[in-house]
Amino acid sequence: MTITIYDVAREANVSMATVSRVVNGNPNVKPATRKKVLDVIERLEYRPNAVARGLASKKTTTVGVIIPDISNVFYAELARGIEDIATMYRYNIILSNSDQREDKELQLLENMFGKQVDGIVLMSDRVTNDLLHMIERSPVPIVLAGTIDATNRIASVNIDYYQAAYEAVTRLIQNKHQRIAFVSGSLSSTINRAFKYTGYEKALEDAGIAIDESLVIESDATYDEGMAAFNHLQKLANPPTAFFAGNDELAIGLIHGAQDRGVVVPEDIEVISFENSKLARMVRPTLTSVVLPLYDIGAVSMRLLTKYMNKEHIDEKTVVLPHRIEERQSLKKPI
Amino acid sequence: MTITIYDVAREANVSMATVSRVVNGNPNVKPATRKKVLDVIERLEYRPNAVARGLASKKTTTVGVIIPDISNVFYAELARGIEDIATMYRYNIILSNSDQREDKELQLLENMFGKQVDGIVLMSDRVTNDLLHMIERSPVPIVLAGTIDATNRIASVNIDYYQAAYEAVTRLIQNKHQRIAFVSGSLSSTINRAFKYTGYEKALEDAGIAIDESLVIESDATYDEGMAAFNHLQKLANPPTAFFAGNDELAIGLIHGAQDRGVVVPEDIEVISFENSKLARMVRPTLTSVVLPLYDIGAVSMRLLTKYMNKEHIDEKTVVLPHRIEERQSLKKPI
DNA sequence: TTGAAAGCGCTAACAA
DNA sequence: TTGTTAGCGCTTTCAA
Repeated sequence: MTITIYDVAREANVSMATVSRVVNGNPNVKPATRKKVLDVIERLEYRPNAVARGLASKKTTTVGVIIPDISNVFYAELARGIEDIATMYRYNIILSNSDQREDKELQLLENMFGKQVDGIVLMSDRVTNDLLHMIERSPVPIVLAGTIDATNRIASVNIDYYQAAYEAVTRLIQNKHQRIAFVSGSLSSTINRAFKYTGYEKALEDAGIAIDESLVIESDATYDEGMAAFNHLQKLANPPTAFFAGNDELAIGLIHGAQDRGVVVPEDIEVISFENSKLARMVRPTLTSVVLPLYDIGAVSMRLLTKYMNKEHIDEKTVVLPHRIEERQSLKKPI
Repeated sequence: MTITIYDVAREANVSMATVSRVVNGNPNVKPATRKKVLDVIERLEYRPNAVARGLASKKTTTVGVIIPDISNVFYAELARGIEDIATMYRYNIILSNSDQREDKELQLLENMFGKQVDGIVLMSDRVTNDLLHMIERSPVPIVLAGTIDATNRIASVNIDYYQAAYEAVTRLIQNKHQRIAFVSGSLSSTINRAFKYTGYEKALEDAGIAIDESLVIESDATYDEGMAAFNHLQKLANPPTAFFAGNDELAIGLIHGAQDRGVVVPEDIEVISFENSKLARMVRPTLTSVVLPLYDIGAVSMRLLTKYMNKEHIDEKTVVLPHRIEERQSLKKPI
């Protein structure tokens, strides 16, 4: 039924080895022979079977991608970066959602090992010991994208979240704020807890501002929780005048929460976000935000993975991409 | 190096066939034997090689997903629906972006055939003849998700876009509007041209309102183009008082375009969208919108595909999901 | 430059 | 209930 390399060999009066050579671009084939084989391939509409090839060569030209949730713009942007570079290097991608659950991450890894992927890009809020252990025992290279491994043992691509948070909060302090809230996503996320929160604290400390734990809100990082956080903070005896939001949705929730109560941004309160998705321009006022280069993190992760898969020399297994702050309207110009 | 079914067989003193049986849950194995094998599998950390299995069984338990752009929330939501059901049926997904380019769609299909996927879910704005031809010659079942095949020959999952558009525009007419603009995405998209636009026209016609082509704007369906469309339409001698937007981004662009010019929604103009992504609630005013059940379209497509792959009986190869209008603030209550 | 042949790790008759 | 054996379609030595 299906055309195999044998059929082509027979029709072209050559051995299957020769057909294999022309299919794989091996130069050791006489041009005339090559042409003859190519003609038969076209006539028979022969299509190499990647599964058989994978079994024989032990390479599937497929990489696994484990992502918390592809329907989340944040990760979708990362995934696109990964996919583009994968395509460029002729890899296909097996994409699976983990929903941030460690048990699923573990099971997904196991599943991908079984599928004989050539490498894996993993995104996770928290690299647990079990996960770390499994990654270290992986039969194929694994790169962490936008994901922190506190032990620094696994290859990864990130920005300096700590420094970025520090700068964001400092920018708020520059505008003379003393009461600065941090409305964060889950603090069980390493990036949020160990970097953004720490950067926030350090910036306040360096400015001689006392930390007030009541100004730190942990949330699900959604729009609704942003609104709820604003309402909650507004009821404080001494409410904040500036907000450092963990992501764009939270920031927009904060702004709409304020607007619904007649509080004007940036006149009455100021907001800085941490993401800069395309949502940042789709609110009024537009969001000043730390620029998280998600696409690039994905792309660079995949590029790094190709180096591991090709056993190329790796300069740095932990790459830190640059970040910056995009000034828009939710923050007044520096005074 | 790697543990194979042979190693397990040897260690357990059984034949590889028996190991294969226990791995595949074949009931024809004596419990004692099964246990013995299972123990060895655990001790050796044996992991079945899916590639070898795929070659021998001609089933890879992976399905291909061709999507225009995973970083677009619209498609990401669809993809999530597909992935969830795929996981439920123990399939993995190979995800590729086509960027709506026919040449890439064709090439991606070819690539997936080569990878021996068991089935494919395809999303595309426009099913060209070449694409249709390739789908019909596919060695594996293909289901279209949120994608129209005008010939109705290919299995697909959609809503009734024509009817939905008709209802949306009728809703605008109900609020006494006579000058109704349609700000659409690309009209080379079958859904936009043959259904939404047609529904728009029919609604106007049924209400005795003359079609004014200057009120129909074709765009890239982005936020910026929504704003640009508003500005353009506002300059007309007789500008529209109501807008039917092709998607949420366009609707938000329209609203912000209006607000930037001091035009108030819904007092001065009214807007209805067609998507109802989570963005719909993240604007002020919130968007009244036709609800496009993207997740469900993805999920149902994948479910339908499993039926084809299992050669189950198919009731309807063309499924049409229900839709409705979610009333929010960008439209006044019916008069 | 080409061919022969031995796997790759597994499934699936078929036989026992 | 278990084992034997022939592939699945290809890559990759090794020889010629």
